[in-house]
Amino acid sequence: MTISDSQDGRRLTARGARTRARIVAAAADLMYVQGVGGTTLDDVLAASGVSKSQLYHHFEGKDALVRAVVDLVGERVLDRERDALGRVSTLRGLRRWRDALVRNNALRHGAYGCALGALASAVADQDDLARKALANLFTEWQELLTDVLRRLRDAGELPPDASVERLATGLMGALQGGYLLAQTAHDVTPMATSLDMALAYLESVSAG
Amino acid sequence: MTISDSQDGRRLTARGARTRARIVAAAADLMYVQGVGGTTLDDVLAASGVSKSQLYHHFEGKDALVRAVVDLVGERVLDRERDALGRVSTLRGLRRWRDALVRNNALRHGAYGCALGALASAVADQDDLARKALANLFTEWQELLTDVLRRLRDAGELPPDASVERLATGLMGALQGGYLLAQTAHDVTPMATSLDMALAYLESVSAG
DNA sequence: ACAAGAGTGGACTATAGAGTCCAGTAAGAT
DNA sequence: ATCTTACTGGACTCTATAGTCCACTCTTGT
Repeated sequence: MTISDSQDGRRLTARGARTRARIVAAAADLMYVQGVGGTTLDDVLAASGVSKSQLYHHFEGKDALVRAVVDLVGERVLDRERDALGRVSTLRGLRRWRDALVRNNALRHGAYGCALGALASAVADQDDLARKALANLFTEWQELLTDVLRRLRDAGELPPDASVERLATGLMGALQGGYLLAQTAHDVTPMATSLDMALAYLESVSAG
Repeated sequence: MTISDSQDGRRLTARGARTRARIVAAAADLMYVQGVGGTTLDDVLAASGVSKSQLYHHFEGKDALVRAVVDLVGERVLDRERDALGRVSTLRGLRRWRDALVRNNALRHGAYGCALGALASAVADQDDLARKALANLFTEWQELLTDVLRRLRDAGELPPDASVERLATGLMGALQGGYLLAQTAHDVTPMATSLDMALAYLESVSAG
């Protein structure tokens, strides 16, 4: 049985797929800590224990690798968020979601920020393909929030005329802005405060 | 407190100061569009019409130049914001501030994001000195917002027990997150929506 | 006026890092 | 069984870019 490569028409063996995955995973981890520009291909090779020809066998160049990293990180984040948000249908559940994100970010004192947000800021204006992929990932993430808010609305925790899409955008904005401020301050507080204000607004809408 | 080398004991003639300023201004403009990593020293030399020895006469290296860029961009943004926020004392004034930022960002369809936020994301985890400078700049910016909110509170547009510092953090978070989402989507809408939600919260606090 | 040091020009070096090549091995198709 | 192609290893090239050097010219203080 052959696994077809999603990129081009080439075949992809199980071994090849494993190598490719190791490369992307190593690149993603390095780029989260060192940044995209601060991570060299040699860094990636050393971390993944793979040779140069293997990297160039699987990717056209650094840009293609970065795009694969965007895909992987997007998948990781969305998996995590689907898990965290998939069954949330109360304001209390949303507050627990906030707590988990804040607690997790506090482990690093805010450093490195949001895996997706950092990538977005690094590549948005340099690689249009990657930018579009990231825009889609943000949209998907936001839709998870929209779904939660819709459930809140259906349960009467939000008024029937609440614009769940706009509220989800506001929530995502507060989250991303909070990540950035925390990353700059090396202190998770502004992220917590920023999210709290967004959640407080939901409460005020719910009460009104 | 500045992180530039303008006060390292060496004298600085008027001519030298002009050259130095030209270098930093060119670097700031290039880095806003191409990113920090995507801008080479040769780019900066070409854009400023200056020779390599001049650059190295005024800066120890690229890191020092980036720190000077942080200072300059910070000054520009804070000057603009002092001007925009200095006399605002009503919610309506704050909404006009929002309109101006959104209108300005719409000119580029969100591209490049916030000059300060983009620098922060690029530099925060690579250069601790620059990170601290950026953290201070964000704090100053936020204080301008705190002052506005304090005036709103004094005028009765916010309740006496409103936590103006926390509200300012939320406002700044919404702004920065909005910038990032707009930059990724190449569409100013999420920035407008994000800010609108923060302002709507202020209104709800004011009404409550 | 003139010494000292700030400022300038641009050729030069060093090297990190992207990207190439080719010889060889594993693995799926028939 | 063997043919084809995916896959691997690592030495190699090439170039972009950071950083050096030195000879020269302004500016300023005394």
